[in-house]
Amino acid sequence: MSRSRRDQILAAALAEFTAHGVAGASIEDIRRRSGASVGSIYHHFDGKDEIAGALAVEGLGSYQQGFLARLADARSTRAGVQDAVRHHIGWIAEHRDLARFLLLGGDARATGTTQRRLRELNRRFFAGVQSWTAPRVRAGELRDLGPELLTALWIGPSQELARHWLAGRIQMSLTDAATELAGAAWRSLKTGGD
Amino acid sequence: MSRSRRDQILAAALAEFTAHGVAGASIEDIRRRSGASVGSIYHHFDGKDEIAGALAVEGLGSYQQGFLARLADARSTRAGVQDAVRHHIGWIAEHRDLARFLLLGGDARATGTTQRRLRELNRRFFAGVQSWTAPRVRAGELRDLGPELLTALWIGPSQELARHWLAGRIQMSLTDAATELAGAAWRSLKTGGD
Amino acid sequence: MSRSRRDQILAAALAEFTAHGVAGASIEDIRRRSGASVGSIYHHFDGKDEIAGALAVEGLGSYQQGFLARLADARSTRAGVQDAVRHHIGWIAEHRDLARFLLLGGDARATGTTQRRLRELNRRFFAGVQSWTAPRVRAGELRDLGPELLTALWIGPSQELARHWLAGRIQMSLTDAATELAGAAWRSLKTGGD
Amino acid sequence: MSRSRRDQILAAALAEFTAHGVAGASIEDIRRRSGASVGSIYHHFDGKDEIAGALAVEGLGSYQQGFLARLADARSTRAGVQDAVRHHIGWIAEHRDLARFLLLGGDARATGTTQRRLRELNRRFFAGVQSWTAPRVRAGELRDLGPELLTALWIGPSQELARHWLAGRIQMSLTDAATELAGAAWRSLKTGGD
DNA sequence: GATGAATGAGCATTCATTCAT
DNA sequence: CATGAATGAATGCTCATTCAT
Repeated sequence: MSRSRRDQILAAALAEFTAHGVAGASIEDIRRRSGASVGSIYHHFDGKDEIAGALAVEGLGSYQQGFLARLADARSTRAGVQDAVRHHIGWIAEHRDLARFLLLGGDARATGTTQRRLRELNRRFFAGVQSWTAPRVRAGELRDLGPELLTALWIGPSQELARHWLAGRIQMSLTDAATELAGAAWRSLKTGGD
Repeated sequence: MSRSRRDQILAAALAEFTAHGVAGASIEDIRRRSGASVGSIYHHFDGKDEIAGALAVEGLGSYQQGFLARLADARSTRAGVQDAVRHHIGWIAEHRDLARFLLLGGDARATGTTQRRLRELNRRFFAGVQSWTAPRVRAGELRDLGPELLTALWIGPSQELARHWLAGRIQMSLTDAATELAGAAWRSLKTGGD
Repeated sequence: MSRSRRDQILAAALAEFTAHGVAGASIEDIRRRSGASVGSIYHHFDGKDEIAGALAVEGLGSYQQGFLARLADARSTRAGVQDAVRHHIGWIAEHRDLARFLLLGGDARATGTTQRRLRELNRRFFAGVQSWTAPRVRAGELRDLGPELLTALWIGPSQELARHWLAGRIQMSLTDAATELAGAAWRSLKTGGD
Repeated sequence: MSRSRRDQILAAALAEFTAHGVAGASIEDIRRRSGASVGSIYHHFDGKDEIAGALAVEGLGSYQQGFLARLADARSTRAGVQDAVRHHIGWIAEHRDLARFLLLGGDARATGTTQRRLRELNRRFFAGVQSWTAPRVRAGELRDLGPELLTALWIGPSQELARHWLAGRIQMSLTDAATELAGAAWRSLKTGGD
């Protein structure tokens, strides 16, 4: 089945951004890989930054949606914390190029509309996370760390490992590490311990 | 005291890379800020990528040297783990621009000689870390996680927090978080717990 | 009638190459003379060398085609040898700039695709010449010299004279010399004599 | 024995000019190959064109001197014509790089002092040749062709063959062809025949 | 929706040349 | 005589973007 021109362009752009970075990829590269004409690309998108923006928004949204879904479905606080970690790892393993694009600086230089949309996505996401963690902090199940530290301890190790993995510096299977990372996250966030 | 032309160029390049990214900074920008001529820049470096490479090698070396020094000076395993985290946070807070350059994609696209030199630095660094952790793993003080997971749990949360901080998405003081991050790192790496 | 952009660029390039040599002519010169934009030049050609290559291929092809046509039309061996010389002189006098470009080092530094195309042209040309001379050598009309010496004796004097003429070192009319050169060629190639 | 700096520079320049053409060779290339410093090169020569000029003058002088010497030593008109051809071929085979430099466009773009010196060399050379041929034309030994045609017939075939040989387009030994070329030259220049 | 020729500002890089040491 | 850091104009080339068809 032939995808729409728009999707062909997005796929080609993702591949080029992955290979050479957003700044290093030219419209000409995307044109060649997608099979579309220059004019057609500009018909569908306002320019290179808009393409990068569309990929970032789409990717981030997909990731965050899954993250919140895991929290909503979790039977316990512990399960929520651990399932979110497993989602993080799983999503990255499943969307390698998109993850590489997002994690390795793809969204860093967003501007204009894209930046606004990313901010809005993040705002809602953190609000959603907060509304799940806050009552559990009050209930004494999770440590009272503030949102920044909490997410750093929760996701930081997975993020760090994934970054090395995406950069090709690690041979081990990401999913093999998921259990350990999930366990560590719970140990860092739960109350008690020393 | 007037630094050497070479250092003036490096300093100017770092500032420009920080402000616009490596790809977004032009030689003309570096020339203007450094006060050197185009020809002089090319006399000292083979091109923009080489300048970026010199900064990456120099920065990474400085960071790693401090990290290993903290381990060497530590009176106990716990102190070593926690001091290393404090070094991580401290180095980033002290070398904001260099850290931003390194953490936000500066070294991701290294090629050729630069890549080789970075790999060599990393090889030696991880060997140094291993020679400190391995006996402590055997002594039952540190969990047996393998080098990748170990560093991810050790440094991941600090790295994640620092990244947000460097990107300006966090208001809190990094150093305020250091104690908490150091404690969390110890809790993740030490044996025992549930 | 307005020629195509491509032809305008080729004509301008030939004029500039003639005046300053390929290395001495800048794209800016070609741009100014052709009326095209830099981008347009690079849209039609891969670079300055490709333009030079296109001129060389086109020029050489035109020359060789005429040469072979004279041989094909010749009523006798003698007429063929002499008409070919007259074509040589005539073509150079008629396409001064193109001849200057080809004879004074234009094709010497061809690379890549251009070189391949020139080689192919030469291969076919010499095959064509051979298929005309070989039977006449066997019939005892032409001396048995081998292809290299044969063409050197046939065309060498005309080529040498033309080179001086194109370089402006000779005042005499080229065409006035044609009869003498044609006669000399026949005397050098025919069998008999001492 | 270590040659003088000046000679080292000339030798390096000739090699670079041969490989990349005068325009394509940079002072930096010559510096690297010669082992001299930029400053030293400019101490000995006024610039790249002066180096090329020195090579051209030196090479042309050497060639012409030998040519005239052969004429002076010749026992007969026939021997003079043929020995000159043998000298032409021999000199080229012996000074490949210098010949390549001179024949393949090296002297074409000479300017200023160099051009004046080359003109002077050529003036004296042609006067010398004339003073040898003129009486022999008057004596009815050589055809009355005028100086341009005479040299074209005399040297043209050798020049043409040499050019192909220097460009690597011919496998045969140049010196093997010398006898045939010498014979052909005599047949073209001598009186009599049809 | 699609095409590709055309545009021209902008950029990295080269290079001959100078000059203080 | 030799050195090599410094200069800056010149150049080839890229690239995002427009627009007529």
